[in-house]
Amino acid sequence: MQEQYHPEQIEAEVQAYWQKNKSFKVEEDPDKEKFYCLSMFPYPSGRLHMGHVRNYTIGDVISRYQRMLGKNVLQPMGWDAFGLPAENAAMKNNVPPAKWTRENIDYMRGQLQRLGLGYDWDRELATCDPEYYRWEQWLFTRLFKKGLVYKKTSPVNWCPNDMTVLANEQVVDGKCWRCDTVVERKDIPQWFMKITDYAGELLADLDQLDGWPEQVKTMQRNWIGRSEGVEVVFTLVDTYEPIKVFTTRPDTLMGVTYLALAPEHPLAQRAGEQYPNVAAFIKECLSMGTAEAVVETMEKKGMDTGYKVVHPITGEHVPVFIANFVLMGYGEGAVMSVPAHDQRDWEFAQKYGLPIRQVIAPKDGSEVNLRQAAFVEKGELINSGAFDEMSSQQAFEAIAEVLYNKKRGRKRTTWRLRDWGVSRQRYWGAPIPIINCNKCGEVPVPDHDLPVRLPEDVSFDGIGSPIKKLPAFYQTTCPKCGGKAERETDTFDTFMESSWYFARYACPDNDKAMLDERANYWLPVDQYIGGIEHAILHLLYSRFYNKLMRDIGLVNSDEPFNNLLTQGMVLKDGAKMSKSKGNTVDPQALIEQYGADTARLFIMFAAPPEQSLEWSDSAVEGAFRFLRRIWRLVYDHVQQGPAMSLQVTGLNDRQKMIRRHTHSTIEKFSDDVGRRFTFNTAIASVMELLNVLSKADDQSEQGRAVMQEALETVVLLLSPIVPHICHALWQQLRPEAGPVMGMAWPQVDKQALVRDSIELVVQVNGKLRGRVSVATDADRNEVEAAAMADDNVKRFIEGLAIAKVIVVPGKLVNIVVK
RNA sequence: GCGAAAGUGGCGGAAUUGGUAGACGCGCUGGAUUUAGGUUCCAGUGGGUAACCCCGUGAGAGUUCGAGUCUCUCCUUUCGCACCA
Repeated sequence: MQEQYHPEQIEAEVQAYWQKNKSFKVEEDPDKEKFYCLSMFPYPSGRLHMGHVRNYTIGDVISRYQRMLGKNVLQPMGWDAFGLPAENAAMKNNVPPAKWTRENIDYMRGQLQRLGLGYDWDRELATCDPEYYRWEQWLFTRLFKKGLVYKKTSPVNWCPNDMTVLANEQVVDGKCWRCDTVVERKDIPQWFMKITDYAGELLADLDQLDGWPEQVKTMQRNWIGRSEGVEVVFTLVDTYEPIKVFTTRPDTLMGVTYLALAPEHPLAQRAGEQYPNVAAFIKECLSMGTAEAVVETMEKKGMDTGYKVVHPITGEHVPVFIANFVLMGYGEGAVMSVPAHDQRDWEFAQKYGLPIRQVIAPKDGSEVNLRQAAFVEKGELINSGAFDEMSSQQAFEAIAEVLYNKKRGRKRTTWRLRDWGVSRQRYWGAPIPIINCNKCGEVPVPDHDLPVRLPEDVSFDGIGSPIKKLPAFYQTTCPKCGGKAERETDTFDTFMESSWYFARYACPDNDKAMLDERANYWLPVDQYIGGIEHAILHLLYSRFYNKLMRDIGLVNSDEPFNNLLTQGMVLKDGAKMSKSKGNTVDPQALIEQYGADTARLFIMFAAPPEQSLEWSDSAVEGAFRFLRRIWRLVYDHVQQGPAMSLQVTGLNDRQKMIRRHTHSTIEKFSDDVGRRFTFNTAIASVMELLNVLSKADDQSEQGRAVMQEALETVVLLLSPIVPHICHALWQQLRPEAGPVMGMAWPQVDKQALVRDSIELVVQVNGKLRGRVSVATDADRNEVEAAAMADDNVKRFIEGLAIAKVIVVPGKLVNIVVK
């Protein structure tokens, strides 16, 4: 054994060993309990960043731990390979997106291997491979036939100068990121998936996801946003044309003083045709991106259309405004406004001098000051004619009933969730497998013509998608009538690929079907790990896709991910590491300097996985120092020759103490890694054990046997986290036993944990005043007596009446005095 | 704007079920070894105080024998908001 720890040498040898033996290749084995551990696959941006290192180390630690528990562990890896950055890189470097992407994949694969991550590389997939995306095209044509996809117009960010569609990311302060032109909202026809058909199930099934963080489930619930309300029909004065609105507060209907329309609403458009100032206002409203965060934070503006509508109950005429914050995609694109009881309506009314009419009063009879703010809580109705004195709840029902009887409304459940727009006007994505025929309309590409391959050898000038200018791609014949027809040239949203990759890993080699029986062996994923930023979109779309695949008979499970671990960001100087901020730390440099084990250890020790992690160069140094200490301790031990076998009955107190530490560390470490995922505290417990072992200095036969057991334990426990050094150390400690990754997880010897006495804390009135040692089996009276007998405690209770004594077994005694 | 979280020494963090605040690591201080520097080892390290003790978990209130942990109000920061992935 070498005296010094040389990570670069050890890591190269161990990784070569894993590769040669295909140590992480797995197959279905019905006799073994399976464990599918999945980390979110990366976008191949060029190089790994620290967020990847963190994500994949967590996944690898869990996988290796589960393998040592005897499970049949699948841990795959692949590439989320379509997306916008490849197009940007193509323009910048004049290289086709396909070439750029594949070169990145090759480089990053090497980086992952250098980190010692135990993937079954035989299952690797890249979403830009036609053999992958053909199945998503296939599924789309099935859903087309089932009526779960449809086309409608929907707004995009449009740069009128570049004549191109922009992603939200490419809109900066309402302007195009390249040419600074003010961005417009423009309606174009796009494909949608009917995720709203599954809204109810997506909501209800969250309740069965016990292994998901509560916070993520809450965010999804709010995103889906089921709400019970009433659809109310107002009618235009004179023409009686219906204008529908949806409200969750029908109890405030009698307080409506105006209606607000989205700028795209047909009635708004009509007003625009009549009045130039309205037209100008609509144009102003549309000079803005589509991002909701922008729409909701900008200054609220409105414009009177001149139209009036009839209130469905009072018959009163109320004005109709256009408002820049009302979204056409929501509900009916029109809302009824009750300034007295909705804060946004209140502010709008203040600004435009609209009446504020109170119709709800607090139940406790207190006064409401509507000059300061709206009263938004529920209460009791006033100024509401026949509904006066009803509670908000009673009025909800009563008003809904009156509206229903007058055919002016009905109760309705609405969802905040909108259908999923999957069309992108971009090149680097999976082609949408639809053919447009003048005679037959939209025709799905037949199975035998799949995949619709994306031409990869294209020149990319950045002005629109190359395939939109490539007749060889879009000119085709109609599968139905055989006449001339054109292919859809839009591509899929990249969320389409990332919504089912977890299933394809089970059978990536199947060229006859999307999935096969192997998917049902491995699914659902037992542990999914990825960034918290994916808490809503990616995870919701994947849940949706799983249900689509289930309903088409491809998988059995209702949900794709049984347990979810959402990992926090990696920060430096308090900010997210990013190129634009210039605060990145390159994992490659870290690995080259200290080795993969140090990188892994640091990142697992620095913070619990769900929290954000602050980068620290000196803490990396500390992690490296710790590994060197272990190496040194094992070296010193091994140099003395083989240890004798352990005789647990004849140990002295000091040897017993060390064994107790060893086994309590096994207990804590297993719980921290297996249940809590607090790898930082698990590592800390081994550091504590190592501190004890460093001071041991017992060269007796049994002393060395106790040390042998302790060092074996340290190596076994740490092996999922720092697998290379542990592989090497295990060879030294137990040369005959075979590689450490094949060992069983260490077991706690409960006998080793037993102790004769324990220390209790004594408080007087909740303040720490002393510590006493009592027998482990001491009863309450003995504990109380020992506490009272403590000298310092006596000082604080002397001459005072003891009101009561609280004894928390094994922990503390609190003496309450007056 | 809406939704979800987080706030503890000089720093990263620990305290798992309401029960010893600061485990473990970094940094710092002193010492030993070696010495060119580093490495390694030992001791100390929340603030105040000579000590006994007192104070202390973003701010303020509350519940409790006991609150970092529970409740309320407020402040700050982070994530998401449907075309970044």
